[in-house]
Amino acid sequence: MNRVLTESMRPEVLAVVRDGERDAPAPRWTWDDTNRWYPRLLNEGVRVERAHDLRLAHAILRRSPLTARTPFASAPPGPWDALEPTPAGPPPLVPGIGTRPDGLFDLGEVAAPAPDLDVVAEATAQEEAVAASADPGRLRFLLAAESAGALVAAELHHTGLPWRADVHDAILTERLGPRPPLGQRPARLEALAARIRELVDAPPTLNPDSHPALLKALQYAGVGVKSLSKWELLEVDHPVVAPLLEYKKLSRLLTANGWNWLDTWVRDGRFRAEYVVGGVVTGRWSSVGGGALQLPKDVRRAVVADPGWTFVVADVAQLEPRVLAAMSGDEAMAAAGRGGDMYAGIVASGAVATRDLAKVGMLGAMYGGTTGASAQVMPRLARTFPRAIALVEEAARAGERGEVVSTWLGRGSPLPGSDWDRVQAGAYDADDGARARSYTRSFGRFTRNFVVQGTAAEWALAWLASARRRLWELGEGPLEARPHLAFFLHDEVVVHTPAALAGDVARELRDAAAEAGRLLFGDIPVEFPLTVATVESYADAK
DNA sequence: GCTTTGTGCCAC
DNA sequence: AAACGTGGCACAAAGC
Repeated sequence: MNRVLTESMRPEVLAVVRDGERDAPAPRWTWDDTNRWYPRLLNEGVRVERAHDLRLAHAILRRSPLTARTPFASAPPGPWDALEPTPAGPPPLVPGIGTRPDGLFDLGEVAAPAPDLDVVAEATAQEEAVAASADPGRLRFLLAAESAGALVAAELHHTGLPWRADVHDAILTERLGPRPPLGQRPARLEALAARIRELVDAPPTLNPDSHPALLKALQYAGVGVKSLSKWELLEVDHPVVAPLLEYKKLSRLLTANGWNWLDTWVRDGRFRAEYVVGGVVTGRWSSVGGGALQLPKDVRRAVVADPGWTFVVADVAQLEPRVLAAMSGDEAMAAAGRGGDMYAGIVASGAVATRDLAKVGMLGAMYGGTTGASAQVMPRLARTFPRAIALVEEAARAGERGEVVSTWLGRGSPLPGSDWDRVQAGAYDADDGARARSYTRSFGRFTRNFVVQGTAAEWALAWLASARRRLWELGEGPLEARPHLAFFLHDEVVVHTPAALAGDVARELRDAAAEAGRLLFGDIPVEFPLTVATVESYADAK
């Protein structure tokens, strides 16, 4: 059922895969890196059902506690450990120049071959490592989910997120003024800069983007702040605060998602994000270029469905606490989650008085909060939800001992950095001792969060994989003609679909969420309810 | 001159 | 002036 694609098969890969996908069940294509094969297949209209990404699987198997006692894990580093992720597409065109930074993609190929990789041997070694592991079932599931994620990421890049450049430009013009010539501030920003200088009695040469200069000017004017951060400015009463905060807000919009961003990242009505599957240590995705995972709420108005199409936007309500309830088998917390709003359920359980307290308390439990309201309600949460709180506390203690922790499916946390031993060993005097303790606690907060964030990422992979399969079945023809995933954000998806199918899409996304919960945790009473909205623009989803 | 670091803010 | 986890990105300043 596994079919390995080697470099020598590259010339006929289109025909091979197209043909193989007619089998039932379809083969699981095993390749060195999804992005070295799949983008080209997608461009030719070939979609694959299943894959095994050797690079991603290798990274997991090398570090999983489940494989710790296998030769695979103890082998010295080899070429598979040195692999970098391959981008799904070419780098963006440089605006105004129209050429690419280098010639890597000139031949229409996806990436240069990596000749020293023996994919057949690696596939065999990985299968042996899984078979010899402490829990082959979990690892097989994790590797399949990770690889399905790689397929989704390549497809997301292929289809792209619908993006109306004209709407985006209108947003920018409305808030900043018309697009200025290169090197000039937009009118609205320039006016705010002048107003700021006036209010702090600064010369026209003061650049509000220069932190030291601006901070000094503020201090001369008697604005007692030690930094320029928003939270601190909000605490002082001075006429310059309002225009300064407005300047910062608009400046952020201009530099992060202004006309330059639009020129660089939007082509032919689509924003094509470059996702990095497993790019975060916890297993979350990261992205590179375009800030795909930080699209500000106020530019989402430019994300508009094609004519006759619509978006179905779905996100999981309180994913991480639900995952914690499931993995710890905490019945009381599971009960608090029934009915849709887990934080309301926590209030109903009597543990805390308000929804806000429930929220900051749970976030503090998962992040390691030690101050304020979140720390105050911890004892009550621990009494009401003993198993859930015990799980994160144990993960924190393990981290403080410098140990590895694991997600539900077996993704291992990294060991502390090389400075761990140095810091611990150097703890001679009081200062060094305090530094060592601070470092230790910090690593405990990391492992505490790792188990929850990482397992939530596994749930999300399972959800994506199921949704991908279900959406495909809803339509006909090539991927972009069917309902398809258009955007993914940790616990949220945007599906682009013919409007008539929106109801079917919503149902399938809910069913996929239930399926993900069952596949990960079995028949336990933890629900994963979705908030679903059918909208013409992404901005209207929430 | 180029690269690295610090700051601050966006997302979850 | 951070607290309390994971990231990316842009700009200015500092470092080489």
